[in-house]
Amino acid sequence: MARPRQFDETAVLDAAIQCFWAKGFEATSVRDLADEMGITGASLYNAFGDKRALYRRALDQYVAGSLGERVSRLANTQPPREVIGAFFHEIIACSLSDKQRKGCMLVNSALELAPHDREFQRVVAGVLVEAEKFFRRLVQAGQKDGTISTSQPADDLARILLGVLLAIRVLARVRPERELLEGMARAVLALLDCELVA
Amino acid sequence: MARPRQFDETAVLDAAIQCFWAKGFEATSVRDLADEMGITGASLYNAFGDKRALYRRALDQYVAGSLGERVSRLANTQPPREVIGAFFHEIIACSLSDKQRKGCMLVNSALELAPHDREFQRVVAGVLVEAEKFFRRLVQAGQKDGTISTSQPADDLARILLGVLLAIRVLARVRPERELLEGMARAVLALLDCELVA
DNA sequence: GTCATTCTAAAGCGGTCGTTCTAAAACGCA
DNA sequence: TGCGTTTTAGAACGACCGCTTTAGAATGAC
Repeated sequence: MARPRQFDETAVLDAAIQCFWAKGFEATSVRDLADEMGITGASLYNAFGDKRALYRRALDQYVAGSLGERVSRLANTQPPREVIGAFFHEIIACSLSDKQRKGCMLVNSALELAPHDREFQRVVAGVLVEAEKFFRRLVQAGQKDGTISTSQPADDLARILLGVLLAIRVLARVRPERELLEGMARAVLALLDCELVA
Repeated sequence: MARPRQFDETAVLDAAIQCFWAKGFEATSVRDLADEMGITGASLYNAFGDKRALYRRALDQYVAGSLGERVSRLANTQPPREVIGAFFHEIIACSLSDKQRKGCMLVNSALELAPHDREFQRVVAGVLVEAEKFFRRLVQAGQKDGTISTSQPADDLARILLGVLLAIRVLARVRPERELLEGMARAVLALLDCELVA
């Protein structure tokens, strides 16, 4: 019984993602956002509450569309060891091809917002826990069928896979060098195929 | 032949470091800085130029006092493999003991400033290259005397050591859990003691 | 068609931003 | 002691911040 919304929420959120992703939370003004989203400031506040809540919505949509999409697409399509390799291959490819060097919006949020904001800490930590679980499931499956080394506990292997994932996302923003990123991935993947000597 | 400066430059820069480190560049106002440094805004601009130049000076002093100090203190005091272990032990300890979860100011700069500012990109990348070289020298020395595995090239081992270092600094800001950080360090250190199977 | 409701556009709110200006106080040197 | 310079403190600058208000256009229910 009133005038319906004139814009597509998912589409304008995608525009907000581009702003926040490229410039961060603090450096993005509400006017920047409204311009890029193609709506007015009043519509923005009416639809999303405030700048922080908009960022929250944008981050959710970003995570669902990048990490979430990638995980659900790759899982169960190949043997675990190959899934892990393909995952890192994709991350490196998209990190190197982004000429803006935006990095990963989740990692950016982890450093800019999470340390000062309990809710964002909870959200970001939760996603990172899910990523860690994703790796752990793959490692456990690979260890079970003998395609991944058991010389390290699955927990530790999952942790370092998560770590190298984050490191690639950080390093790509400052030193977007293929050899560097691929060298890191090579080393961590080699760990999956290793045996302890002593 | 004029009035000398009333404050100690190193001391006020330490105060600026605290501000920028805890809140980042954008979220720190010049008034915050002047208050914490105990000088007026005019003195700040007179002595350092502008906000960005002050950040630059603060970052230089931070790097010299943290990474630089640590590298020169640990290098050549123990066998290479032990130096690497001690390095990660220190990083984890100081990451977990910081209740503000400020992380590493260099890593914070890598994400907030470097992607949009050529000079900061150059500076941050340069420090990261030095850290990578530090690791590479240690790995090469260890491989030479047989205390570090040669199943991976020294270049790749140095790269993943750098990566895990960054990852610890990022993760500690969101998930400051000892088991997580130590598990990552354990796994990467195990790689130094590994042999390829296949 | 009427009305209540919710939308859009644009101006405007108080506040804070980075930075500079004004003026007086503090020094080194003659 | 007086001069030239540089420091201070504090007010002030225009610009922009996040956000709200106002006014009017567009809609669905009756």
